[in-house]
Amino acid sequence: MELTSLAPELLQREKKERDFSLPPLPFAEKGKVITRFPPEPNGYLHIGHAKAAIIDYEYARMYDGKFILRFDDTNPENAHLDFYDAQKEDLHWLGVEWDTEYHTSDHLEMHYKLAEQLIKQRDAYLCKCTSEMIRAGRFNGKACDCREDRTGEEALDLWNDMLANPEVGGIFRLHGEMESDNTAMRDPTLFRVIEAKHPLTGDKYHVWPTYDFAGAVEDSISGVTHPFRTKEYELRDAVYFRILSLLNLRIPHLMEFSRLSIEGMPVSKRKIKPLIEQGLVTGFDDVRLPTLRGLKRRGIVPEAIKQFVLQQGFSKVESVVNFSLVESVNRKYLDSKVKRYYFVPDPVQLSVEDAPKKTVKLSLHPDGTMGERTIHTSSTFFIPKEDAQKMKIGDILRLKGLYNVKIVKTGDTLTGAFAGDELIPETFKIQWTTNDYIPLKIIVPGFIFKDEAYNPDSLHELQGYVEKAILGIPFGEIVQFERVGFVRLEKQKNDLVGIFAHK
RNA sequence: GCUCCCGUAGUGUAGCGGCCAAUCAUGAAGCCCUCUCGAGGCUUCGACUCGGGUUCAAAUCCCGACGGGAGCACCA
Repeated sequence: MELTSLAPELLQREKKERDFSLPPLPFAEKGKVITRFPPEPNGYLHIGHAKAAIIDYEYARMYDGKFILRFDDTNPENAHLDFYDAQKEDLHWLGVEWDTEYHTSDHLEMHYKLAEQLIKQRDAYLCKCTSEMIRAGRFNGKACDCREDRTGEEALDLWNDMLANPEVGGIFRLHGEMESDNTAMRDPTLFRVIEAKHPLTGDKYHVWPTYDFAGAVEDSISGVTHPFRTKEYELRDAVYFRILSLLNLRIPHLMEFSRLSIEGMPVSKRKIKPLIEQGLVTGFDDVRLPTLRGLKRRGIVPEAIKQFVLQQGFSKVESVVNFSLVESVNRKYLDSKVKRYYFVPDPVQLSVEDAPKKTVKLSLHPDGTMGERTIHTSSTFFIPKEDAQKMKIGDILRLKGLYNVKIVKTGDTLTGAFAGDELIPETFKIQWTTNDYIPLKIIVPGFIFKDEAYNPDSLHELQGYVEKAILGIPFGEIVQFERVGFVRLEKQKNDLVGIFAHK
């Protein structure tokens, strides 16, 4: 073809590399974007939180802006002291760093002032109805008498009583639109009495703002320009905007994205808690759980989570992602960074007649950049049962990195004969250990949920021998056992245990 | 039930009127490479939910149906 000589570059098919940057943000100016991640300190962070935190953080970086960590601790019954720090640890591990940090509970006095303003404007009232009555009223779109009777001056007195004395009770409602199609607008609750002791403010306050109020006010006042939340809040947007406009506060550019869910891995506490209570999982850091702690133990690295999240992008499409997507990203990340060792699952003894005593240095990584470990061999080896069973008398196998062995006897144990050092092309190469091995258990996590129910078959074990050199590496490190997979090494009650990440 | 959101290969994603006989990843199958069944390279498989309309032109805009999800808390 003429083209081949005339313009060879046209024949080169260009491979478009997709960049995993987030789409541009509407109304965003360099240096002026402020985002926020607002967890409630009521549990450990999971992959869903990671999505939100990473998007918030990445957008702030993309626009040289600012990223705020705000603890939305406005319900003292849920907030627990331990989780403030636990969540910060999780974020640090993820590699998400914030510029400012505060608690919504720091700002209650301000919230009270704004509440007072709403009352004075007659945009809110105090409701004394029972929750059943309120629910029915909202369902039918009918206002209760409180809406007219406990408003203005009347409401201000009640409000002050409520602040002074929890016994007074009542709830503070927005004067919204009881007839609205959007049920969120039917006079939502903005403040209510909760007497539980708050982890930070103790019993100083007993009137607490709801999410609708606190979220909107905090976003606005803290200067957030682009707050993101998940789709299930979409109907509450109207409430958000209404509150801010009544209060004459700046209205941020609010956006929603879909929740991230992974097939076979429940994210909600509602589903995880029973598993813990029934002892079906070890805790929130169980290796089968998509909590950041679980993922970490399983050998999923933060860089992979980040790339995975960015690959998912920012959309409202509900999706149930397959965990293989996470594994794939993780594997590619680990491949160049992790040391190689030999682990022999289900070991079978192989005795080699006339075995030359050798001292070999095996590279810790195929690219040769990570040094090597030294192994002294004798005539006794162990190889995986799965491979041993395939051997027939006369077959030649290659002890990977060592030498060839010709099988002379099969059975419960194998006998072979030394068959030369040179690598014979096409020989079956298998990993091995000498009799100077260490027994190792590898935990293999599976999907904890199957068809929406607990999967009792979700945890497997692999017993085997590992070469002694493994003792040189620190707990917590991830290695690749050749021909087996990537495994994170962990200390459990003085024992070394492996946790299987993926192939 | 009412309201809102969403609908591109098995899964996830790009595209958002002509460059689309639709991108990339994942997955599966095969080949090459490699002293790993990993990584890398190559090939193949596989999708615009359906029906109307607007337009010279629709995956892209409009309407409807169907399917999925969410909300209807004194929880975030």
